[in-house]
Amino acid sequence: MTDVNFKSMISSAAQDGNRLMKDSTAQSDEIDLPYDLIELLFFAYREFTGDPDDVLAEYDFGRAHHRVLHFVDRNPGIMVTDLLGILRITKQSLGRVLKQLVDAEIIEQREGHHDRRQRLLYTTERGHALAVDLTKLQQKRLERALIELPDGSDEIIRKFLLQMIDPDARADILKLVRSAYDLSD
Amino acid sequence: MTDVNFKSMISSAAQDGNRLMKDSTAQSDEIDLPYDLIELLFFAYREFTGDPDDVLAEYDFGRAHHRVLHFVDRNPGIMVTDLLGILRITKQSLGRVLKQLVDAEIIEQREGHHDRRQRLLYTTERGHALAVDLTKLQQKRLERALIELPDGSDEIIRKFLLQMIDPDARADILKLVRSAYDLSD
DNA sequence: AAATTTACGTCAGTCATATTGACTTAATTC
DNA sequence: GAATTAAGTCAATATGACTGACGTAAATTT
Repeated sequence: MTDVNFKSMISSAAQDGNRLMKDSTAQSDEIDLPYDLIELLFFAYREFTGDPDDVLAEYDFGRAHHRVLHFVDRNPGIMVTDLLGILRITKQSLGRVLKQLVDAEIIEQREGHHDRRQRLLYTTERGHALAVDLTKLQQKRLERALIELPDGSDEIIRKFLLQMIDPDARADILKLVRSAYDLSD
Repeated sequence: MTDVNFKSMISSAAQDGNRLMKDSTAQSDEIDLPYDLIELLFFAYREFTGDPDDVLAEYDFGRAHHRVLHFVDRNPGIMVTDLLGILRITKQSLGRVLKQLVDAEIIEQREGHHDRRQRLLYTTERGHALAVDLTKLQQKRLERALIELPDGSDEIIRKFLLQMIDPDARADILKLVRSAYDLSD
């Protein structure tokens, strides 16, 4: 399952660095780059999204379906336009994925009460159950990662993640996430 | 640049939740799900990878090119096989991207000293400069996120990310990341 | 020395997810 | 009544991934 397979990693990677250097100071500005954090983020995020992928494959769904399912389940009655804004994809990209989810009776479309142009999106009972299942998988991984850390670490991580987001997007994302925790500085 | 555009988010998302509930306890198991962390991870990671994407677009490169460039730059002399293992993609997927990077004189292939079957990978001077540029973009975002947090937060985040990775993959990834910090528990 | 394995590349075909730009329909708002 | 908005659709395209098979050269094993 966790096919790591770095094999001859160490032996192969000649750590001497054969790269040509024009002057001897060329290295000075790279010494403090946060390579470890960058790479850990890459690997951690890949594992994090990998759990749901295995379940989704049984439905012939991919990551795109997960994202749509997640945000519809979390925002019942969301407009197509707003979903596009959150996911930052085009109508066409969403269209195909959404159609498959509707066909599979995972997501349901209802006409807007006040505005009949709208097709408000809801998860069906099945869809909600699937969304919860996938979230629980991610919960397990998060809890396993947090359990070893000192108290309050989850707060630090929330603030870190929030501050990784561009300041002008934070307010919107906070509204969306509507955390039960205090993220205000 | 940061085209957020959640617009009528709140007004559209009727927070009442019209989903049908068979029994009144159906909600009880979902109450503690870490939706906030899950969504913050999604948005933070998207912003994190978004910075380099803008620069790479000027070269007609995508995220796949970035990943290859990054790990080659960090592991000069790496074998194709090992790179495949890290990225978890197929030879064919790597092939196209790698060819473009070699054609653009970003990456260089050299025959192995001891094993002439190998095509060891190195960044060129240009390639290394690009890799450093992209890393500095990510550094800026990371520093901006960390600066507001209490001392030692970076340690917590490193441990968190490491523990998000499956236990049996951690050793290999640690070797690869070869952090200057103490991640051992 | 011969057989096997490994490293790498390539061919052909496919799939998933995304893009752009134009256009239509229906409904709402100005 | 005109303009705008919400949603869907058409056609064409791009990127990044896949499978499975095959070939070649070099190294290793027997």
